[in-house]
Amino acid sequence: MTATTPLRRIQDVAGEVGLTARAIRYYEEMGLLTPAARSCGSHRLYDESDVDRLRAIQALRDDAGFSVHDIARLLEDQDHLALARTAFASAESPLERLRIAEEGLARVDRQIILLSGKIERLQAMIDDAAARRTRILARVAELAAEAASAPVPA
Amino acid sequence: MTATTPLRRIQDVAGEVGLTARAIRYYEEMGLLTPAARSCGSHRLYDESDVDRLRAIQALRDDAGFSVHDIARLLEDQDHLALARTAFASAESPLERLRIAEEGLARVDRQIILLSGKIERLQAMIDDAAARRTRILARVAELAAEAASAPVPA
DNA sequence: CCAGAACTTTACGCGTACGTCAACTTTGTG
DNA sequence: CACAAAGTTGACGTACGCGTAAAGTTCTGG
Repeated sequence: MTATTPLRRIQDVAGEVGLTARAIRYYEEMGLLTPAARSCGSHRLYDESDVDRLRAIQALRDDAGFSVHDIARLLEDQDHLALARTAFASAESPLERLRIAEEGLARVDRQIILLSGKIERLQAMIDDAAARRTRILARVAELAAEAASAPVPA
Repeated sequence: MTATTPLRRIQDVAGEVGLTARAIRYYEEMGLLTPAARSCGSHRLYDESDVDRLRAIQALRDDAGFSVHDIARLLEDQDHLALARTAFASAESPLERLRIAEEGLARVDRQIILLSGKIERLQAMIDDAAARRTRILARVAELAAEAASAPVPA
């Protein structure tokens, strides 16, 4: 049943994802992920879900500018969601299932709110820049017209 | 003509903006801003434009997650724009004025592109989360209906 | 089976972004 | 004027996010 994904070694996934082996080990050290397995002789082995997780970490770091600590918090929510799915599947009462689902919902909402806030503030910065752009553009048009009527004052 | 804004001292503006005096001095050291004036005895004095600039720095740092170095680059563009306005006003030929305006336009565009890229990637992350949210929401609705048909298995 | 490439842990190093004294000067108030 | 509060310039300390070298282990091809 476990779709036996090919297990890959650290340099391999590091190269593909665009991180260094050191960074990946550091993220593990900080509790951001645990490799799917270890070889007999303790080499880290990663599956596709690990690769996905590393990409997520990278996006949160580079695109959202979150600290490793913040990322740990966000991923903790993710993990809780996954655990919730398991608990959900084996929950006895429908009320318990409802409670688990609602908790998951709250967690996702928290993530969305966090990211939305960032976007809003970034958008405000863009709006400022766009306003400046408009003013400059108007002047450029004005000057272009002026230059057209009196081409070269030679 | 210079709307003699009241000059304030470092702790004052630090408190209002929500930065520490140390951070403000550090930003100055890194070339992000220069206080409007110094008192006879070399105390830093800030005007309202300085406060605005500090808020901008804070936003770029906290919301956009830019490094101080990146912020320096962005503000350098801003400053160049301001200088361009002056140069523009005192430019002789209309061609020169056009050139200055177009350069300013290019700089603003660079800023917008930079910020837009960040937003796009953040939006992608939100979309992911929203998709998860939708799936969970469907389950919650399903369970609520189930709970309604068989309220309490007492 | 054996070289050499890849991996492991351990540990110190480094750039960034400040925090925190220390020693001294400036400023506002009684 | 005197004195405390606030500011100034060093200079060192610190947390984060890895880079990098060292020393030993494991894996892979011939």
